[in-house]
Amino acid sequence: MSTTNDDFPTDRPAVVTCGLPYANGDLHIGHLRGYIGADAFSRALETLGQETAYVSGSDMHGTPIAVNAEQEGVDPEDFALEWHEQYAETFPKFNVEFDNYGHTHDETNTELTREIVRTLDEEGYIYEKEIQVAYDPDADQYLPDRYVEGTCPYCGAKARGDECDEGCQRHLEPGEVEDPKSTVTGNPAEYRGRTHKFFEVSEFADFLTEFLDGLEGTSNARNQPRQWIEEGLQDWCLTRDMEWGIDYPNGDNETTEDIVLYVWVDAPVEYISSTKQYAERVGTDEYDWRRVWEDDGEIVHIIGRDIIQHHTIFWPAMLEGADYNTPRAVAATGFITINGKGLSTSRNRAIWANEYLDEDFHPDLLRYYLTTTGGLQQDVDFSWDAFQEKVNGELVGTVGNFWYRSLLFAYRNYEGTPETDVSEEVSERIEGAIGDTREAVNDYSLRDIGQAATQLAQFGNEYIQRNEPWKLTDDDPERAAQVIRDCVQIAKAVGVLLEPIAPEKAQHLWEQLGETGDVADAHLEDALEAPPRTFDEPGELFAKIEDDRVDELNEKLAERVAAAGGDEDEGEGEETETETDDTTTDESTAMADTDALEPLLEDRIGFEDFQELDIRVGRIESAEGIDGADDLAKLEVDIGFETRQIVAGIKQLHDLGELPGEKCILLANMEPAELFGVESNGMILAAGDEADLLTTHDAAVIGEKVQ
RNA sequence: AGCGGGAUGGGAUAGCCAGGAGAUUCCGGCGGGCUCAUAACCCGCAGACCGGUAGUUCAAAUCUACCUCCCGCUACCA
Repeated sequence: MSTTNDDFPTDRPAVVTCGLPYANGDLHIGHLRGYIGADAFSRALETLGQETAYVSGSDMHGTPIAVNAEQEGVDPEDFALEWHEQYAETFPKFNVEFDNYGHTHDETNTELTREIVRTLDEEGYIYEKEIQVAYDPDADQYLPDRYVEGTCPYCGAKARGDECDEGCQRHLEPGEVEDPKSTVTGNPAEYRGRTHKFFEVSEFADFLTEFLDGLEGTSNARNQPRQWIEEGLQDWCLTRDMEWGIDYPNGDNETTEDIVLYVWVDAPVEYISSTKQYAERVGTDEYDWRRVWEDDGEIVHIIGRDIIQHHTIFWPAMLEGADYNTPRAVAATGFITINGKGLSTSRNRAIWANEYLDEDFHPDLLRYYLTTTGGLQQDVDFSWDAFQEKVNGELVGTVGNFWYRSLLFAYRNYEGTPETDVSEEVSERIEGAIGDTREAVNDYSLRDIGQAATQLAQFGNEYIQRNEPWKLTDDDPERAAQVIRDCVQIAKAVGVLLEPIAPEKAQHLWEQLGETGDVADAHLEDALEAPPRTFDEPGELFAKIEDDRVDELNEKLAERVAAAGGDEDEGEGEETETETDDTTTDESTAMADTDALEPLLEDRIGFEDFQELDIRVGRIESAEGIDGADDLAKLEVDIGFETRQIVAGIKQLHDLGELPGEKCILLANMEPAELFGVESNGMILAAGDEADLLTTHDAAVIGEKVQ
């Protein structure tokens, strides 16, 4: 370990994986970024001449699937399989071609997972411990992971049973979450003692530190786990009280019936299982999966940044403990935003995989966009406008145009590739691009892989323009042939170099050049090999995206988000800055010492600004506390036109039973918000920390405007 | 308030890990050229004291410390 790795290509077999798709819902552009990225990277490795397998599989276990299946009243296996099949059908449509795509519930993975756990057990890395497990007395069942919600013991945020997903992002061990509540019945859960299996991750701290020192990929995948190690590693509970999953192996062939392995135990093992399935299909002479996983192969994981911990702590520790090879690289991608805002499936602010396909855009366009916009670990914004700009500018204008003009010129004047050698200037330039590509792969930079190709095409445009062969065909036919010969070579080179990113388009070019076979099988050197002497009339490979098309797409998206109750207003929220200048004070009624009061704002607002506030008189119809919140109460408030549900932070400050019937003053055009899962549609006005409710003293009518 | 990511010409981005030439590329603006090509392509011009302050150094966009601001997820909503 920790010695410097040889550059790709090496003489060892490599495996590239993407994070396992969780068989629980539709795929969107955020998922696609990972699968396409890993696909492109594995293709690029092959172009370098590296022997590579690209494998993955659906992640079938875990509580979310169990919970969702239960809600739909179907078997978890059927539920997950249905998604699994849908995924398997979707990937090829994006030219994501796995050498093997399995799933975690299949025989191979079940066996291999048990075997690895058995080994860890034999090696003494697993021990038993009784822990407190949340239990729902009403439903008479234990509540692993997401069957339970509560409070994070570290940061106090609301957390799921397995992870502080909204707060500090920490992985939570069973029994850690405080104030547990059952997600099955909503009732408070109680903790009961149960015996579970633990993996001694803490024993691997030194190993992991060294492992991280030698780990390639993105920096976030190295730095984040270092902090966790410094803070002290906790042992990892491997088992759960539930039925859906892989039974814990006991002894030789026995399994323990009432506990299963935690989903994150068997999920990464699928990387190995899937590789194994691939090797068994093509023959282990063809691809030596044991060498990869048990000896010295190159393992590259491309994942989302939300699962760094699993891939840089638990997984390498498992591999090391069971005497397997550990990853060479973990590359963690950033997230995708849509029009500058966070992708949100619940708000339907997302570009869905099927939606993209229904719009009939070529998959390679999206591949190009997702891999070359921003660095791998950067968050990348998607908008149809940017998509159009990128496609029209770079793919149509630069690459497509160069391909077409070169081949067309060559076809018309020479019926193919002119018979002469490539000039030195051009072959050197192509070699430069080859070098850039090699470097980009070794930097795990997909963007640079794409850029090497695009920039070569740009050079091609420049070259043909500078030499003006259309002027030379009559005056200096030899020179003209030379220039076109060069251009055809550049075109071919661009195809070879762009194949990882845009495989299908590159293949079309390949065929236009009269090449046989697949461009996917071409290696870097082939960029310098002459294309066939003759080829047919070429066609345009990329089409422009028109403006009205983009308008249409933007509208569709906006409508959809609005329909899902989104917030496309935001307008001009003129946040008045709370100047802490002590603009002196108030002469108000009460006895408060002014130091304790919030200073008056200096900025004045106009009457128009005030008019934007729709303040109304309302009457509280009902009030009840919100479970789990100290202060929040859910109110139903009659405002004349309608009754609004409003969340207010007054639970402890008022006797909720006395509120119904009370008049109150509220801001009616407050942007809706969600608190503790409860929608709040307006804001009750109250004074100070004691939430002294504002009201009217005379006969104001419900719904009347305050001005 | 917590966690994460940022701040580079009008917009978007690279360079930062391994400090040193005129700070990259794309879009947009302005001017010119070409006509083989999808009103494409090529050339030129304008435009950035690389968020701020202090430090390390012969040398800082790049390293260190502090600060400010932005974005995402989250948010006990007055």
